[in-house]
Amino acid sequence: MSSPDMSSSVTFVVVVVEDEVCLVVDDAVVSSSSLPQAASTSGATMMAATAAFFAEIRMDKFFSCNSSTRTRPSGETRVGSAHPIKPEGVGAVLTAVIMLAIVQLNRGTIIDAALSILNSYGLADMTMRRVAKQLDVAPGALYWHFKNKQELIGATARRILEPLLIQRDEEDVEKRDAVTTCAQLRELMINHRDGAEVVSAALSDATLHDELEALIAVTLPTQEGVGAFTLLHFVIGAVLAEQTQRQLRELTGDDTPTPAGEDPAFEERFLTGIRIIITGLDALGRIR
Amino acid sequence: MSSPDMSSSVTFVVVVVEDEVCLVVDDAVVSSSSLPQAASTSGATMMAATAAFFAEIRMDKFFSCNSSTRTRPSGETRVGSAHPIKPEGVGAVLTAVIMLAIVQLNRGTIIDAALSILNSYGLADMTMRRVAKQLDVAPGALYWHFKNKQELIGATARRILEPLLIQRDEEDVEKRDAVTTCAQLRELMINHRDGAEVVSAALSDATLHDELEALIAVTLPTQEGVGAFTLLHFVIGAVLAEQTQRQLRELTGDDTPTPAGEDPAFEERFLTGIRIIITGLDALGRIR
DNA sequence: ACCTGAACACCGTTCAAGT
DNA sequence: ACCTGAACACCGTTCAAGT
Repeated sequence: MSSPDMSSSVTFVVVVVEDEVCLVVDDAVVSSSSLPQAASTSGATMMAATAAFFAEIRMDKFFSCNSSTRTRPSGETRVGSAHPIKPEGVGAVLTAVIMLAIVQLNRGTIIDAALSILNSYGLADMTMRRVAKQLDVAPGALYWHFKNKQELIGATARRILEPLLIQRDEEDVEKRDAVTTCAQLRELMINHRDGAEVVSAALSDATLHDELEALIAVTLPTQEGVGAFTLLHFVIGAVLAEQTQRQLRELTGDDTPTPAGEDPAFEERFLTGIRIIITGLDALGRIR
Repeated sequence: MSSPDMSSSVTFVVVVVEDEVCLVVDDAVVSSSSLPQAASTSGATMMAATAAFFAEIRMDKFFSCNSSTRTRPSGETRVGSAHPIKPEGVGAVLTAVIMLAIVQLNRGTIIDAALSILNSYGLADMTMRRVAKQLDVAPGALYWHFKNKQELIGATARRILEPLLIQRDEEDVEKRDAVTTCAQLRELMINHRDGAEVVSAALSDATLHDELEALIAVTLPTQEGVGAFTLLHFVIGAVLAEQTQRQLRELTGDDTPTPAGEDPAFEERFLTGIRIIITGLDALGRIR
């Protein structure tokens, strides 16, 4: 996979500075500093696109250069003292080029970006404009892939809950119990900053709501929906409260006796609540 | 209460056009079309202010005029063919003047305005700027009375839940039960558009959260907090779901068999959930 | 088909300056 | 003490125009 012989077509220069990579086409910077985003794209689509792309690359157009040619905010990025890529660097450069030039915007990458902003800055900062900026595209570009922000939030919630949602198609129904399902639901939301808020906001999508309810319903002895409904809304409400309270503590710099973050009181309260509901469900089920 | 004899000081013209009232001072329109808002101010403070105000009014400066002098968007409101107020109109005009000139901005009137926008247009439209506009003040004025929007939302939630919250200071503790308390909590939120969303957003205020939890806790046999926590978060989650689903139905113009709005399925599901939790709480309480 | 540029109609918040 | 005017740094969404 080193320096293939190909026909001309695309001509560009790759600027490699420290761990940052820019692609320059016709003297215009196409993309920069969005590497972490592009890197999280699914490998399957990337491999498919790679083949088609390689047919058009002219390797002798690649140059690396020193940090004096780093892109300036002003915009005039010119490659100064560029020199040909050393043979051992070709692999890395090709990877970078593929990431920058091939991976076009799609729902997956947008959700990736949204999720990374969510975890770094919270839901309030998960705006369409900031997601677009992270992907180095115009805000309007997102609206080709998502009808509106609500739809992006919904997709983000699905991504967060994915490990749980795919269980719908798995075999081992019947041997799942409500406590672990609810605990997993909590775990998935807690994994992300403002996770419960995102899921709560996405719950206006009746499909997601019913999917989650059904997932809980199969764990209950009687398939009645009210039990699942009760559990679901307690879980989300409880985690919502847990996360806002945790954030408040961090903000006020509360030096509680348990500064290690994983205050077990929340989990215990949560599990007790779940058990209360299941016990009640059980008791009422026997009466009828 | 007709044409009192007073010393000069304030000079203005009241323009009465149909059911709209404007107050003109030094040829500048002070206020218009914000009457419904001012009208909802508490009568007590208004009466107190009235006495002080009347000492400064010169009745012979009041004029009414026809619709040709209605305020234009352009701004140049001049009183054209004005004629003195007829004796039988003095009462109404005085009331209008008091409403427009006396009642200065305060937390109560701001909450009134916020609540009226909430019910008419929903939480998304309950912006600081729109609340200010409804009160005919600059957006910045609100920040004298509230630290930020979050605080206004909190105050609005308290107003919504007021009938429940004041029960804290009442005698008949012990003879309240959890079901009616939770049912009342639901009722209060349902009374307002997006009521549950407002309360949910305000719940990050730990004081309100604990107040509500305590209110439910006293209705439970064992004063354990987990039961109240479980009930509280189920109630809010359930009503949240109920209201978003109701709004979705209205939006899609769903011609369900029960178009009269009061679909009893929601209430029943809600009550069943409450009973499940209480039963479970009861069963677990006995074991220990 | 997919994206940019630029606009539209908004936001929450701050703060000097007025009264 | 209480409010205005005007600014600041943003929003979500749309849409002609480009490729």
